[in-house]
Amino acid sequence: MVKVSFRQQVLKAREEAIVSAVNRLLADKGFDAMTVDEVAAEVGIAKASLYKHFTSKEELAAAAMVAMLERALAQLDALQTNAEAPAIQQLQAVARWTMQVQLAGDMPSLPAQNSALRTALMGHKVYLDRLMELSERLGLWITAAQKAGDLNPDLPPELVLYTLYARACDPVLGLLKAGGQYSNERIIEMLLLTCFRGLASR
Amino acid sequence: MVKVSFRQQVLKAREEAIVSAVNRLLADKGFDAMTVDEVAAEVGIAKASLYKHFTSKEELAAAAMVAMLERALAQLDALQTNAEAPAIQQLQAVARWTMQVQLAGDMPSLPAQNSALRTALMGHKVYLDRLMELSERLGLWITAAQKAGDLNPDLPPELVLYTLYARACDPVLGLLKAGGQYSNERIIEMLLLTCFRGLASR
DNA sequence: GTCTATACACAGATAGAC
DNA sequence: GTCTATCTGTGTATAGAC
Repeated sequence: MVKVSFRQQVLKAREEAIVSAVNRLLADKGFDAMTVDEVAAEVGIAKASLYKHFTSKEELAAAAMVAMLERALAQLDALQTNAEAPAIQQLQAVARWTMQVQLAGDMPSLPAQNSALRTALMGHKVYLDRLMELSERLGLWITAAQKAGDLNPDLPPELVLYTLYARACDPVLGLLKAGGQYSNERIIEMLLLTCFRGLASR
Repeated sequence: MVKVSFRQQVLKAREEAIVSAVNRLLADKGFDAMTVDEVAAEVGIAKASLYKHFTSKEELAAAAMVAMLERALAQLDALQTNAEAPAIQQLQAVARWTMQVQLAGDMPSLPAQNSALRTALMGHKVYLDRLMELSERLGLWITAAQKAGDLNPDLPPELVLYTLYARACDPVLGLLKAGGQYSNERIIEMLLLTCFRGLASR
């Protein structure tokens, strides 16, 4: 009994190592450019062994996306500990966290267009569950912030939701960072400002 | 003489057909998923013939990107005919046009991450020239709008420029369109609003 | 310059021994 | 479950005849 449990722990640790490698590679080069050989090399096991844990390249990517969504949900939990904070502030904190992850090079990115991965994810129950839960929890804050008059109430909540999600792949972050003129913190503060307040003067 | 000129016209027409097909495919599935076989099939010629006109897949994509940049420059020309319009209005018109092109499915998209294509473009003189010209002309309007007090003068002009460029690949457009609840015009007006005025209430 | 046919490389996935 | 070795498909690019 104990031995089996230990074995399973080892397996779980290995799978976490795999998912972590996939996450790095997805963030670095994206799904298409990532090869299963690279993943195996980075984990330090043979490619055939990978396929004992995950049945396809798409499954690998889905596992990384699920892990990312679960990190986001954990982040929401952390924010919710001070429940008296206004919803708008929570939403800004989420956007800030998302951009931090992206600037740190830890945000796995999907191909923008339709692809094999997209269709695979649309049939991936766990992925859809996590995405739904995240969307619903953010949706509560969005409508609350609109009711409080902090978010423009004329905007459809989905638009706000999508705009927050889009912070995870905003190319402006990388372009500003490549310019080398501003610190990561400064970049994020500026983009938070343009996201919520826009480019125009007040 | 006349004959040669005619021949060249035919060639040019064929190359335009190629570039147009590449543009469609790049907009539809992106660089990685696009295959040279598809391009050849869409144009209706053999793949080997394609390689007489363009020496590589990257060259094909570069030609499409150059054509897109030139359409953008032509758009600037058109806007500049009423030179007395305030700069902020011109910039909004540019953002609107960009989003219209994307929603219409005519905007070729590059891979977000570094790739063979990215490095090829960074060494492609014509592409860089067009990109530079576009950036400089937009830069004039940006600083003018800041001076006029219509754009937040605290924002670095590059940030504004990048944010405008990012409208060409904003995933929010496609997500809202997929929702099916709003017309293209409505989507664009809403995103123009959030781009310049932000998500927050005024 | 257009075609058919093919070379070449690489990546996803599997066979089969241990 | 891990490995080495291999199969298979596919995509870029080219050879060579016309």
